[in-house]
Amino acid sequence: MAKTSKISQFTPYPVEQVLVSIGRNIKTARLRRGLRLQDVAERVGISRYVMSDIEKGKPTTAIAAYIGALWALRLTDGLLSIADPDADREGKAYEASRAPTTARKRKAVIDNDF
Amino acid sequence: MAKTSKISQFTPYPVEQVLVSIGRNIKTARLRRGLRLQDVAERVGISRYVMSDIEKGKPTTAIAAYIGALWALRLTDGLLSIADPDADREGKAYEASRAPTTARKRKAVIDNDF
DNA sequence: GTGATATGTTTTATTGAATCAACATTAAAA
DNA sequence: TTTTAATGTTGATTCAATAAAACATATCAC
Repeated sequence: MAKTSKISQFTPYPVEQVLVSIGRNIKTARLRRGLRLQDVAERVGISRYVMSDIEKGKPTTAIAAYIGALWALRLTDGLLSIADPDADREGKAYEASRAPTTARKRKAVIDNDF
Repeated sequence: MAKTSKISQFTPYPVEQVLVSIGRNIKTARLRRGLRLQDVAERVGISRYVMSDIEKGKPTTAIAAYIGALWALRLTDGLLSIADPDADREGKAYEASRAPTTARKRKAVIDNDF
């Protein structure tokens, strides 16, 4: 990154939890398959150091490295359902009849518990 | 990032697909909630530009920004089950009786369709 | 226990990711 | 249609993420 985004300095705890969980699971999957850090790293197109960062849940690592690691281990099932609009009950509740492509004004209408 | 990792230049198509899907879903969720890019960005601790990148599925953006966006929209359900070892049938199949913490040698035993 | 290999750590150099400002464009609201 | 706020775009700046080498440590295979 650079120009220091806040999130890289203070990762919210729930976010950190998710990252650590993903990293731990990736490591488990790698070891089960008897693969070295370098084996997976080469497949993904990153260095073994970044692969190690991923398994620790480093917040500032590029998302493509994470997804790539999951892809290399054939663990991408379920990724396409992340934030699936069909399953977003809260979002559906807010939704008006139309679906605007910009959020103008409606901000004032809905928001502010946020 | 920098020092140009391969994955940032040639994102495998399945990985790209996942990222675009996640980004699209995040945008849908944001608009449904009537929030501006800046509203979510502030909550996450990033700029509106990075938030826009996320909605486009930019591969090199920090994963914490993505997870943070999901968190800000209360869409983190299911994230903890990513790469869940209990659901990793392929991994279980490879698994020996013990669970080593390093991948020494076993590489030669298992691998090479990889 | 011994030897060999995987992984961790440190350091250095590099470059592109993130920010911000300013302006252009787009699209929703009235 | 008009207004005006949301989003897109561009360019400059900054500094952290990456790669790579070398060495230390951990841990598996035997």
